[in-house]
Amino acid sequence: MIMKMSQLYIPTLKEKPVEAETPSHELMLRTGMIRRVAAGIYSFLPLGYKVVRKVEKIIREELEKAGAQEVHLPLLHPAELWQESGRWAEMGDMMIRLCDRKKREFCIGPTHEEVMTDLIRYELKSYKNLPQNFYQIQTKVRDELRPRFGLLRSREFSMKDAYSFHTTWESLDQTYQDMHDAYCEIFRRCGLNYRVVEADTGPMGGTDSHEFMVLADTGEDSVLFCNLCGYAANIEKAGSRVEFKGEKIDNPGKEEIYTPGITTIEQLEKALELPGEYLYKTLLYRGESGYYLAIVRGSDQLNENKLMALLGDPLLHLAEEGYGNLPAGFLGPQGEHGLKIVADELVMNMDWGVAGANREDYHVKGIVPGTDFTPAFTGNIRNARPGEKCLECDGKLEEIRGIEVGHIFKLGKKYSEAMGANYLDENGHSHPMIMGCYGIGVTRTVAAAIEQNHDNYGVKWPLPLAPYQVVLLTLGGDQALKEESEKLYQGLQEMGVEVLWDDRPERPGVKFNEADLLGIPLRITMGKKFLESGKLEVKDRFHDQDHLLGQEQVLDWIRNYCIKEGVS
RNA sequence: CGGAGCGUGGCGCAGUCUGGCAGCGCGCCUGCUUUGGGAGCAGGAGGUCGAAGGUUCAAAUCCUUUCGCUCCGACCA
Repeated sequence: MIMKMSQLYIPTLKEKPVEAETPSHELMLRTGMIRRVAAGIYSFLPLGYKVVRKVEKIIREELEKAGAQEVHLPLLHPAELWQESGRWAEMGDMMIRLCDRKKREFCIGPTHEEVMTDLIRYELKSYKNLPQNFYQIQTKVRDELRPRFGLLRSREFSMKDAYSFHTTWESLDQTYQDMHDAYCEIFRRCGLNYRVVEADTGPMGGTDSHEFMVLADTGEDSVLFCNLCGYAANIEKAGSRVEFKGEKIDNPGKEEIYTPGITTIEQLEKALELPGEYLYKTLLYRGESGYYLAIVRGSDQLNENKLMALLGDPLLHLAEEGYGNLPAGFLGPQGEHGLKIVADELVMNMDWGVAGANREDYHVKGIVPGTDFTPAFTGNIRNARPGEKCLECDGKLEEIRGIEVGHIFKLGKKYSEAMGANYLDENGHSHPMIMGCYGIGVTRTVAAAIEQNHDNYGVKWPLPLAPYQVVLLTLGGDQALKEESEKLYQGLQEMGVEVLWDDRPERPGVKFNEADLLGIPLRITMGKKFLESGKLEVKDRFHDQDHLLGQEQVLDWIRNYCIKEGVS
């Protein structure tokens, strides 16, 4: 294998590309790992692809250990499969659709539940063949609303997805736990600082779900975790206990107030000098099952995922078109509007509050929950916030940022029922299979690793993911140096170490800076000082430590280092 | 989808208001010098100025259309 820099194509950039917003995006472009082809679509160059393969290798090893079998499903899916599961409509614009020459409709797979379920429903018919767990590493295409941050949110990306099929919930629980453990081992072996959190199942459907978050300040996800008991959940899912701390305000009685042009909670708080806890935030939603008025306290944020889960309606969205004569910006739960009301549980604890009067430019004071309106549904439909109390213990919730690199779900029978994936039990009776699904964003993991491990000079690869373990810098054109470098280069290769030899006739400054930028964990320098002293400088870029070693020690030292860092 | 902005050599940008030889820095090629933290000098290659149409003696620049890209928002009514 070529590992001489003079022959490799590693086009580094001195300047920061304008498009780069986050460290991983900037550094992947600058180190010549990736290049942008279109919005949210990237090519991998040799250096970048080496890292991708490292992640894939770790994933394959751990999943095979956990008993999963590798398959490869198609990129292009016929529309019928998605119509069968109902997701042809649910997916909306997220899915890229196209027609073949016969005008038959297809989509490019954003995920593979349908195709996987389709595959096994014809093949797996007996309880004797279950459970089974299949995985693949595949390119997914999702037409993101706004691709950004390079590989952290791209439209085309590599994902490992796995699907398991069971006869019992206990069997699913077992595989779910095995996958959970395999994921922990995968991210540990990648050298990443991660956390497992409870998660919302979102549009995938199902019951239990956990996300694997790589911790990084630039992460797009917020995690709430308890400082006492270790409870951790995505903010989309997290529950909390809330104690009312504000001043009690007496109910002023029912009274209409003139509030011209005041359509936001923020404006209303100012105009009335009332805290958000005394305001009703009333939102009009439309879904498959009709229109709803969703109510949360003015101080809270509605969580659409929780709302959809509560109503069992996955297609809910804000009804911007309005409803009847109800004036947007002045909605309230009270009165005869004929809409079903969904109230957050904290709303029901309010003594009274101000709501829109359901007529332009007016609000009403003194609206009492349970008296002036009766919700058809109540539940937790608000976002929990840091500082609130843990549901499990007396601890307080704190917020950290994370990047979602893995997600596991207990799907249940959603797809098997919709698509008729049934098996026959001991008595010859037919039942839908119980399913689980398990994803890891491969390319996102690469980006997340950089997001978590970098400094002002460049990337700092954890050894297991590093494209090369060692970079050897030969400074100057001295013949003896070249020969010694060649010997060391050969020696390292024979030992199985991936060594990048910077044998280019570049100036030392260029080599040092590029070595720092590329972030290879160990840097060996062979220059003037070596000729004078016979000692080699080994810099540990990851831990930022320098070592001066005798020529004969180097190979052993590196072997031990690799073992210590989990690479053999 | 709403708002804002940007498309000029591989990358970063100036030039556009006020029409008149297409420029600068980095990178790239050649030569000489230099060689322990992104070198110096000299010479050179590389552009249908996003695309189409129009105005004009003359368009990167003005007008029209269109495509692409980036940022903010798109659930707090």
